[in-house]
Amino acid sequence: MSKTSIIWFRKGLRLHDNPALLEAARGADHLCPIFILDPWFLKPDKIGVNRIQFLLESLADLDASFRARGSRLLVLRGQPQEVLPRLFKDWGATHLCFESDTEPYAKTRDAAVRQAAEEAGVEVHSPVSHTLYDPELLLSRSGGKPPLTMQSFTKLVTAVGPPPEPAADPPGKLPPLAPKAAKEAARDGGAAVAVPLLADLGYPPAGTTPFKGGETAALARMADYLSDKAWVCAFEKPKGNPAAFVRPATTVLSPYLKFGCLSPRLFHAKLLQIYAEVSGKHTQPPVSLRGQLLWREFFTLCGYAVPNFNRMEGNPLCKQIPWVDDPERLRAWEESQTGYPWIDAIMAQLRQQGWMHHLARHSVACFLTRGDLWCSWEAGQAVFDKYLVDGDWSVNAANWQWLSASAFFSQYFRVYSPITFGKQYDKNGDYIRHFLPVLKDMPAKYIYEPWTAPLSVQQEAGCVVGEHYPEPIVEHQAAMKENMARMKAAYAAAKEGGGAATPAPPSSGSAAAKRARKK
DNA sequence: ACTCTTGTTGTCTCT
DNA sequence: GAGAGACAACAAGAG
Repeated sequence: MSKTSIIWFRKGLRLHDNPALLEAARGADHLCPIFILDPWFLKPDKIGVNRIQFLLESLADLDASFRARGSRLLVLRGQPQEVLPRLFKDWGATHLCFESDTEPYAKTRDAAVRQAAEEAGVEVHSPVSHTLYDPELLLSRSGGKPPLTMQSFTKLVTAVGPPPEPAADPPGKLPPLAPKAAKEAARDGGAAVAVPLLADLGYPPAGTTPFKGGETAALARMADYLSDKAWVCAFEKPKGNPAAFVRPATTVLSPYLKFGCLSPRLFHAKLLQIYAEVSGKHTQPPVSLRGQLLWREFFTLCGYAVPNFNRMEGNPLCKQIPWVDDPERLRAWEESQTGYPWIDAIMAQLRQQGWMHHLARHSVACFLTRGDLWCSWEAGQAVFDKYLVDGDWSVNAANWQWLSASAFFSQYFRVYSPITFGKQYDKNGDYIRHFLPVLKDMPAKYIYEPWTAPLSVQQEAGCVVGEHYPEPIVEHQAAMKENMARMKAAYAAAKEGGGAATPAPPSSGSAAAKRARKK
């Protein structure tokens, strides 16, 4: 009996540590590597050009790797639930392999695809390789409820034991496409299944991020950062400099992990190797480099186990807080028009590069929500999701809840100052000068608070507040004080109500969701 | 049931 | 310039 496999890429855009690919290729006569451009993910108003560019670069790199092995990647369009059943039939597929994905949209999509495969007599394999651990395993080992602190999460993974070793590399030669697939690929000179251009998808011709997508870039970047073993062992996330932009203070491997250009298990194994090699001490989770992988793991587990994790309502973990919908404030924040240079520079870096340091994200997230503007964290989450090249559904939702003191973190009286926080790291304001050129000639003394500069100084710097750059959108001290009182009231109301949240509507029927809902 | 400790990453003032 | 305490005071998890 002949075996014709489809290896369906979604995340996991790599050849290394790819158990789904290995399973698809094993003993196969034909192997059809595909990626389906799902209109769900291609909305220019919701998902920015930088992340799509990163995706297309990753697909091009993947295609090149397949071509080097006598195959190629076919990029198709449409809803996977509709495209795949056609392929089962047209290509005579016997096997479908794809990496497991625990996000809600993916779960629904994959369940439908799985059912269609079953009806078509196609065997499905869906191994875990996006995370170190299988979230379902972690959840069952923690009694059906996810841990709510990093400490208890770390304890959990320690008890579970080391994650699986990375899978073997694929063979240097892979099975050819199924004949019908090859024929489809050759049609119109191959244009129909080639990696498209941004413009083909309704995007501008090019993005502005300096980060290049793909497995090749991912492995090179990892090698670069891991080559400094002393740096790896001394890594302490909270001590990083959020204003560093020539060489960021962290690895910027997050976009590669998001798309699966880099295997977390490979990265993890390399870290353990370095820790073992280097005599002497190395930092520990949560602050260590390994700890950063565990954060991702922790938040992915929460996203898997907690219903409505990306929303306030119906999210049993999330404190219910009466945020005010204020489109003007939100727009000012998104477009670097708050009048606070530190905040506006960070948001400019976000729009330009699709990445900023973790602490910079803290600053702007706190500012938008409980710190200054009192806008909903969900609105901030959507803006981050639009611009970040590393935008990850679970991690984004978790961090916004953290920073808005809606879940995980509750010391709402600790508020980041939009003036002094950045100053600690960058007294001269080089970061602001770089990302907000309008302020490039403002003296260091005033660059974090340009409205305090004498008019003559503003004129000299070519930046008059109210003319070339906005007045502060709120007075920080007053806004903070008012918001703290609101937080106090919201917390008290939550206690009064006998819990942190309203009951969850039955939106998910999965066993995991049911378990998580149980109090 | 209860207390106590701790929590990746605050700010301001005073010494 | 580093360190300590005030600010006003949360909640999960350990014991």
